[in-house]
Amino acid sequence: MLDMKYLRQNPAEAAQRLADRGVDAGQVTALLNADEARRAAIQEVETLKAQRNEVTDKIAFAKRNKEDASEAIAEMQAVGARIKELDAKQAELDAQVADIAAHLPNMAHESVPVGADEEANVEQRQWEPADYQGRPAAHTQAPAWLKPHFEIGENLGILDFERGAKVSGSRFLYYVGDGARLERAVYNFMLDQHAEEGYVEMITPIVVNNEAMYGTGQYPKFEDDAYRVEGLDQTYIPTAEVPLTNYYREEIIDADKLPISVTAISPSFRKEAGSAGKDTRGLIRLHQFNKVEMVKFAKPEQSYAELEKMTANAENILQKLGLPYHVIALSTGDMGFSAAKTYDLEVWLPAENKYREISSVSNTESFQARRARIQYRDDNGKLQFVHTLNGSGLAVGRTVAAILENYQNEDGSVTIPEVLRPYFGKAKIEA
RNA sequence: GGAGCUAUGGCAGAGUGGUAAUGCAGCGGACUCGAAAUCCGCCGAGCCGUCUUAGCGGCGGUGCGCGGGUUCAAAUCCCGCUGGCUCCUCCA
Repeated sequence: MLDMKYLRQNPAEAAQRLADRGVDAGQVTALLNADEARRAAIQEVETLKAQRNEVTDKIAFAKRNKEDASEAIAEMQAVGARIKELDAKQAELDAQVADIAAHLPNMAHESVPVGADEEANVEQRQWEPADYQGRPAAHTQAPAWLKPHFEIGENLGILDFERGAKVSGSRFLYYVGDGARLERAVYNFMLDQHAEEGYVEMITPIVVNNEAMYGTGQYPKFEDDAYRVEGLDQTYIPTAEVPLTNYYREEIIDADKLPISVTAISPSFRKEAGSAGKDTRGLIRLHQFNKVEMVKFAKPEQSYAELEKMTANAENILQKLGLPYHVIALSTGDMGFSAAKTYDLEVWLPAENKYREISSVSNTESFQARRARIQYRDDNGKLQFVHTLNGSGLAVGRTVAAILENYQNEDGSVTIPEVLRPYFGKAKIEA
């Protein structure tokens, strides 16, 4: 949710900043017009209400003195009826303003590259492990024996997509044996890392109510991609960002506790509406996948430093796993709905010979906090909206895919990265 | 699934139709070497609108879990819903 006062006072600037996010200027005009009509209606009805309050006081006074007040009462009956009409009209205008506003995305931070799509994204840095441990190096011509992760997984009997499709549908799978163990090793490693970095681990509900989905910005605009529970005011989460961020919904957080960092592993459910035909094989695009999520609540003056820290926390996982990656700053046109600034981490998948997104780290500033009403008291005791941040740390399935591809050997076996061995129990997966 | 109770500020808590008490906490002061205790004072309700501003503030509206209704007037009466607690039933 954007700050209505800012929009009113800086309509041209706001329209430009939203145009950078792909919003048609007509929407801003429509919002401001609706807002003006709403305020006019408020003034009209409030004048009448003030009059009613005044007369009502007189009636109360007259009754106490046993005087006759029937004339004033009759007059107020008519005023009351008129107030009821105007209240209804105002409620309609309120809903109109709220509806338009709820569909407007956040505005980008000034440091975000302006552009229409991913072409305008800007690479920040690349990282590769110094020691390849005999693995195929990133950016080099892949040897002929190199296989995509889903073939490796099927050959080793650790990923079963066919039975996933049989039992659930396309884009579902079973992890079997060492595959299941590897998935579990990866997210346990991630959670332990984040715990060391000061994140408080949580196990959250994975079904949330619609108010929560609205709070983080998934609703009302992106309902089509969500798994709703039939007949109930509930949805299977598309990311643990939703329950983690909504933890403090409608609360005032003690300022001394900020910044607060939390993390959780959870399954994430996405219908992937509009992705038909894309990434149909493997672990890249599923209807259900595990993800370790990081969320922070910060004061406005802290939030961009925390964004850099959170990005470093996600990078740390990839570095410890020895997976090549790069960091890109998303352009205004490529960022998600709620974000003011986003860094994507993309991991190197040698079989595809390209980088694929494995983490997205965003500062939403006060956009989500305004929707979810998460506040703190500043030094003057005034209520302020916190800034909320979220980032994957990391998508677990995609990490498993990256490990299988980057650590595969010519004989079809896969070496387990050193840091995972305490969790996995052995050094290699073999047929 | 059934029954009863319940929801008021950061917290506790009064208020059964006519201006939402009070206490704790918080802030300032006195006392003290300092602190605690005590005493005095202040502040303390979110949201919307508007004026003045640009440090604040004034005025109006609304606001007592949420949504409706009755009434000149609702925290208070009526209806519906949600959350919490207790009991019954069931259950990993």
